[in-house]
Amino acid sequence: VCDNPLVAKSTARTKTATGNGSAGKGRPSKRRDDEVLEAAARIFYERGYADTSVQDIADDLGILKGSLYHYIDTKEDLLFRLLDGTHADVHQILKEVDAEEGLGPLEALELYVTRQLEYNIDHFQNVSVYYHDFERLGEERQKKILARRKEHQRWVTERIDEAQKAGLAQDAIDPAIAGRCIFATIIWTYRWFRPGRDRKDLVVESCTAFAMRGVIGDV
Amino acid sequence: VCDNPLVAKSTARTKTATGNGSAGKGRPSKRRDDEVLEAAARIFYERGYADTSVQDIADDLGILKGSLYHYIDTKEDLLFRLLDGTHADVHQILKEVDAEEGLGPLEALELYVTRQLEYNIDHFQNVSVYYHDFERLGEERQKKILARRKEHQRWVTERIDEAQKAGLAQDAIDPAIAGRCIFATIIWTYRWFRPGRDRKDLVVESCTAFAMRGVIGDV
Amino acid sequence: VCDNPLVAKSTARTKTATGNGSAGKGRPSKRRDDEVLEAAARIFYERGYADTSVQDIADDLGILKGSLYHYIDTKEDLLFRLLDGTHADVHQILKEVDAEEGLGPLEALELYVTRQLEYNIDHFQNVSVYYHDFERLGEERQKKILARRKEHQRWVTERIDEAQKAGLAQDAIDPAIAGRCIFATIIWTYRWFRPGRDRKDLVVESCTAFAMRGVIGDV
Amino acid sequence: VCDNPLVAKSTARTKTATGNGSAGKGRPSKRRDDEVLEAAARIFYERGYADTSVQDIADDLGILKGSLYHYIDTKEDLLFRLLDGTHADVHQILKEVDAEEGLGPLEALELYVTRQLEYNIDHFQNVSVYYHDFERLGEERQKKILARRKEHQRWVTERIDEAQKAGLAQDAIDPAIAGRCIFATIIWTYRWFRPGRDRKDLVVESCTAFAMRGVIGDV
DNA sequence: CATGAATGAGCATTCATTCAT
DNA sequence: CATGAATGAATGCTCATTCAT
Repeated sequence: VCDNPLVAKSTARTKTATGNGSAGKGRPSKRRDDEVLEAAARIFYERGYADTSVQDIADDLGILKGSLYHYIDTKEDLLFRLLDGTHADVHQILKEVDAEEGLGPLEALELYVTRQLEYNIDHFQNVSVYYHDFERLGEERQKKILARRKEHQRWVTERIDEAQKAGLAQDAIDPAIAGRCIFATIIWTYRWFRPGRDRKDLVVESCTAFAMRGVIGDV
Repeated sequence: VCDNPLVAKSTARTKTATGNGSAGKGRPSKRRDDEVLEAAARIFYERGYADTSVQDIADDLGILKGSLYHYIDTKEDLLFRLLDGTHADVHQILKEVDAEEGLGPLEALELYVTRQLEYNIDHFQNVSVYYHDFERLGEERQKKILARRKEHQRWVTERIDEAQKAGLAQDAIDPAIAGRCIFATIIWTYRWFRPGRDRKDLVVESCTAFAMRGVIGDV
Repeated sequence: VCDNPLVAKSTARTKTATGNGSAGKGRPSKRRDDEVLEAAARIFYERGYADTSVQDIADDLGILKGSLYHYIDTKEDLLFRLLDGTHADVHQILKEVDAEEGLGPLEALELYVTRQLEYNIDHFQNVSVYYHDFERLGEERQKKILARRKEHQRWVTERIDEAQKAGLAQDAIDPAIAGRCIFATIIWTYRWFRPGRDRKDLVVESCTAFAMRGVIGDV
Repeated sequence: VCDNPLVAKSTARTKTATGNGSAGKGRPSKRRDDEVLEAAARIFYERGYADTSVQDIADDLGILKGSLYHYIDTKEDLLFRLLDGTHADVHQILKEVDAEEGLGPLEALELYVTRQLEYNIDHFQNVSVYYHDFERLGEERQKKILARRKEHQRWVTERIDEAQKAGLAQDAIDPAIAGRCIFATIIWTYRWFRPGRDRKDLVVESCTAFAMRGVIGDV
């Protein structure tokens, strides 16, 4: 259904999401900084945020607990950078699909679903942390991310609504509920997809088809 | 589509599913014991298992932390009883649907989906804890539950397979993947359903339809 | 000059200065609670607040660091209870002197100075902590105490002013500055008085005389 | 009473009072070295020695923590240089007053008090650190300073004693105690004098008068 | 049954100090 | 001279769990 690699590049982020405000701490090289983030992602995925100690991460990096604080401000900070990065990626996909011209509502939706599935599967560890430990963030930071989450919900709902009004999709289902089901199909992959056992292209295609059928119905 | 109240009764569990291991502790009255479990469910849902202290639960019950240990052995024990109870309920649904006679594969599947959706929506707090904090259980206990989880996967996959072979469902999709998508649709409700905002019957019906369409396709 | 033991009793305080709000912590017996406060006072005096670890206090009490948290909420909390208690005592003296009837401004002032000197000498450890570590309190708590500190300044200044206007004291000195010098004379004792080496009654009498002469001058 | 600017010059010190112990460290330019000391004085005054981190001082200087160690050996070292410098100044005053010829005991005392008051007011930040954080020095260094402190006590006590024996001061008060009260009057200014609110010359004159009256009495 | 004092291990975080580059 | 990464020990605090009364 879809092969153009819009998403592939979007992995380049993590930017300066930190804010980097603190004086006299001379942010370390991006290289090492990313290694830290990577290690955290892996370990948070394996043990969960709450059950991961700063020690665990330091151990994994082969440095002392105290040394880790050269790269992070707090443990929560690390989580935020992770989730914020993941969210930025996911948001990027929405932007790119939305910018694509000449697509009908169903085509746009299908492209969106495909891309998100690909991303989720490629980064299921990050996605897992995203959905498991989002609540461990402080309120402020949760809101910051939640705001952007709603954009996705709105965008998908609108595409379904358009399609229904254009007679392209059966209209017995509430577009908002259909949207929720689509997200379910996309997101849930992080709980069951296992590289090696499951083939990515097959899963992406099958899940996209499942979701689209659920929306379109027998028009 | 479905009105028979098979599920309603199944809330009565929590029994002695635990095995009630501890020697000579003179289990307290079932009444109070259930109150403890209920409080734990609510607070685990709100704060997450790892971020909930035994103190929090004791506070909620209006007793002292030390006193709580009359009702529980360990904190993990509490979690297990909770998850085990939830799982027993869910399993009960599978049993009941499977026992229903005279149903074709798609009819059985639809009944199953509907029942599970109803249960999930009625007990979304328990379900939430189930999916968030399952990993906090010790390995032994995880396996105990996981085994039964696979039964569900198998049963659903088999129904889809049957339907495909009988020409009742389009067969372009791998039954196992379709099964995953169905579970996604069912389970994910715990992340978005909010009583008050969403109407249960509408959601159950819509999600069931979404899932079934995804399986059946345009045969 | 002054012998009535108004002050002696005022050591009974520490009341419920804590607020004692937290649920389910069942404040421990006043007995032990006071022992904790006493130990803290002694050690804060010896090492200073910042250089005293919670461990130090626990060691002194013969319990574990963690156990100490049965009696305190935070380390700062302990400091506050100490300072607040000391302040309450000192304030009590002002109240009592102020309530004394039939005293001229100089008599009242002299009584006040004497009482404060007695208190400072009897509790020079607490007073020392009060003046050394006051700034370690959070802003809120500092203000709470500072407000009452000004009352003393005002009261003393007013007595001097009255005396000057009545021709009982030379009026070349600004009452506010004279007040500061009186406080200096009173408070500084905590830095040099050592029981054993110095005799309390002699010191109280001498310092009172010194301060009063400084105010009255050669009228 | 006193106008000769004996003290004014004495601010130039900090010399190599330290002994400059460290081997082969090639002391940096006096300029920069003094800036470091100044910054430390200010920050120690604001936050207290214990609550000031080496980082804080480095930040203030606009260099990195590690770089600061080009100018200091240890944090305590910095404190010592500060206190030692202040103490050298104060000692200088004693020397100068003592060298003044043709002064009676009371005149000498009055000159001393005036000078000390002027110094304390001009350098109340240093004085504040001196009295707050002296105890943070190691034992050796404390003794080194304490020895010279006693010289002041002795000198003042002797002047009072002389005056009493010469009938210039009432002799009901123990000269040692009177001396303590004089120090109280001088030193305490660092706790209340605020430039802007208080006028230096007025304060110096008033406090000197207060102290002298306390000693002389109504002879 | 309930209390509340105590345990002991663990955790996030800070910080003075060192040193290779 | 300056950097910045790393050290290692300490600190305040939390918490599941136990147990004598």
